[in-house]
Amino acid sequence: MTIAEVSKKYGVSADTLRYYERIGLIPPVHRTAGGIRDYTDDDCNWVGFIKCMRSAGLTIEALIEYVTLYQQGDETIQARKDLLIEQRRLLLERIAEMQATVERLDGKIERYDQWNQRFSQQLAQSSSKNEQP
Amino acid sequence: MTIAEVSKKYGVSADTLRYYERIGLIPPVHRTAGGIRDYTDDDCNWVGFIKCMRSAGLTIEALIEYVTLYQQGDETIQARKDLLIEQRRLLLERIAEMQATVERLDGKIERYDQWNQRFSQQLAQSSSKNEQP
DNA sequence: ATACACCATGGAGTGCACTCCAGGTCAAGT
DNA sequence: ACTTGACCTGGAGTGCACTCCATGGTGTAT
Repeated sequence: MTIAEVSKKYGVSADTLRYYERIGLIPPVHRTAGGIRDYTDDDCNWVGFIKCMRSAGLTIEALIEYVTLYQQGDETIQARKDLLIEQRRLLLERIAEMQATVERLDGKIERYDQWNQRFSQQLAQSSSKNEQP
Repeated sequence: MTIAEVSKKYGVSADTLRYYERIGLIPPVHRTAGGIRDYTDDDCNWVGFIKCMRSAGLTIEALIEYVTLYQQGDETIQARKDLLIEQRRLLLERIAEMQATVERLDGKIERYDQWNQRFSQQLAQSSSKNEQP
């Protein structure tokens, strides 16, 4: 597959694909004799994997380390697994934090609801200032 | 409260607090006669709220709009509520995406486990290449 | 009253993660 | 062989979200 095809398939610009390869966020891509990138299925899977992990918020740093370990061969399998486990833990931590934020928003939204109720009851009577942040 | 105290309390640098105020991410903070910031409880609550929302990933853009609406008074209550509901929805969407990524990581980690099992069974026999991304 | 730590502002600087560009190479169609 | 469009590289440029800095004002303790 050409870089344009991979770009389209994964919704990642060709520039970004080259950039990812340059910084080691994906392993070197297979090339034609002329030096043009010719993504194999494995290369594509790396792109998909990295895209998924990046959009979930894994740091570039951690992913580069994973790729680096991968390229060092079978001796690093335990290290790679440990890395993934740690990143999974961080991800769950962030999910929990975001869940807490959802609940905070729920509380705020509910207070707006209550205000609306009071407002419709008091329509055309006195007006009370709404002071919630 | 002085800016230094607020900075310490919320773990946000004084520069960032001033920056947030400047771009309208928090409403203007109360000042002393001499022009020095003197955060009220309300000002502090804004800082806490914005910090929480930012670290959950809400965009600065959306939060500025929320603050802008807030400053326009009671007429914007419905709009503010709608904004929060929409942001809540986006947050849940991202949580779901991250949850899917956790599951993808689980699958990968499990495959590393299986490889380790095979490896310890085959110890000192043949070596098989590990090809998972 | 003066020293000195803290605070103010406007503007410049930083690091990240791309994104764009110039100048040149490659390859598919005619 | 030639045109044309996609691709190559190295390097410069961009936008965001801060972060730092120079210069000058504030306010409290001695």
